Amino acid sequence: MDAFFASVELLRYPQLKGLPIVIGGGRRDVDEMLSERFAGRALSQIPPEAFPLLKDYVGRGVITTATYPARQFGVGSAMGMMKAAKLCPQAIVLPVDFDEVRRHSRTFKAVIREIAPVVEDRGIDEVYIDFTEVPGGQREGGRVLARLIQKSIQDATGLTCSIGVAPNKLIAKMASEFNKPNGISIVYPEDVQTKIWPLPVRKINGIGPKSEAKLHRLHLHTIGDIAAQSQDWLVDNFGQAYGAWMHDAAWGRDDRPVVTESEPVSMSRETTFDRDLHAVRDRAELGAIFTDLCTRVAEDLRRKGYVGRTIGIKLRYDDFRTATRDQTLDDYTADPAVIRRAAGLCLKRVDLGRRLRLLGVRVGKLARADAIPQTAAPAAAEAPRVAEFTPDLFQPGAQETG
DNA sequence: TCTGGGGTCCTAGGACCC
DNA sequence: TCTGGGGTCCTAGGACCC
Repeated sequence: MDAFFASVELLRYPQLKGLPIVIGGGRRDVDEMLSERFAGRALSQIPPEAFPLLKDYVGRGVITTATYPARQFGVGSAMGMMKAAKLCPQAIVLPVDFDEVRRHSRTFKAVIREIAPVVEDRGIDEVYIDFTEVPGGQREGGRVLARLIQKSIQDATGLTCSIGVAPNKLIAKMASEFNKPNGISIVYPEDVQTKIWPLPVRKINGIGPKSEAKLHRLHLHTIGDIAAQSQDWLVDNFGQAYGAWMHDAAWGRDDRPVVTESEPVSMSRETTFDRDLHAVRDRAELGAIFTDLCTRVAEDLRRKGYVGRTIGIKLRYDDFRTATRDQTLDDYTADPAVIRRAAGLCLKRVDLGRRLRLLGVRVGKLARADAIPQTAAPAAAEAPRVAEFTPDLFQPGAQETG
């Protein structure tokens, strides 16, 4: 989907079309603020000047999505808001409306599945589609089917998407970016040398900032540069698995199937604080946040029907270093009190002397709740008893080691 | 005024077992 | 002057993706 989160906002505020907008960070309710100020007026009638601007933003958020006009200023996904504000102070900032985004996500995926049932979920705004068995899926190299999908999504949601059609997922993903927004691009196997090799290495899905930097140190800048190396040389420099994969990727080889079903591996909740907190000085505040994270991850598990056996914590220090600790229990659980207790023990194994900027709680080794025989069956209707938790951690001595 | 939140997968060492 | 060879599970960290 093209600039998905921002495009969803433009459905509600069409008067902002063509303006630089960034989505992210926000904690305040813009709709509420605006409808108070403009009581009785439709949201689409509120003048653009009334919207909050990036230059007035305060906080630690990053940009989730920027509209194409905002991208002209060098603003993009994952950039800190404060940095973006320097590049484009006049951009409008809107918080993410997750409910609305999820609703449109479900809609566009359902539209696709009606047309081509073999679909792999790749997050909220992206899918892989297998055209192989779809009647007419090969016409004009897939362009006819791609156009049908595009139009059907547009009719159902008012949103545009970009589609890449290729012999495999790796190339299709790259192709999908050739004609953004609202584009279709077909890449045939014989196009790899002309269309793929000139691209920077970072365009390969699986080569991130670290590998890019290492490739640059080795004087490799384009995908063609990688393809020109022997597999042995790549294995020597990047390891057996990654080096061999990189060689295949550079030659456009990828035999991964489109996977239509998958089970979650873990569920987690984490939060970055408005200001860095200290385990001792801010212990009550941290304790409350910690309990809340445990409660929310437990709610997520129950709502989705899962239990887990590995309980873990994550924290990020003021210097941005990250530490994780986890512990595997004998029994599966989705009980907030059990999670809180195990996570509390994990917390005692980590250095709490430094200021923290983030705290997270994770439950892994998941299984479907209905597939696990419940030994000490907790009543199905039992509500999380939050009151029973005491913020007993984050106190002096909690950071003892050894 | 740096740098979100939710995930997956991989690696590597140690424990433990046969 | 020797000290196996696999396999699985657990844990911590890191790369990467949307």
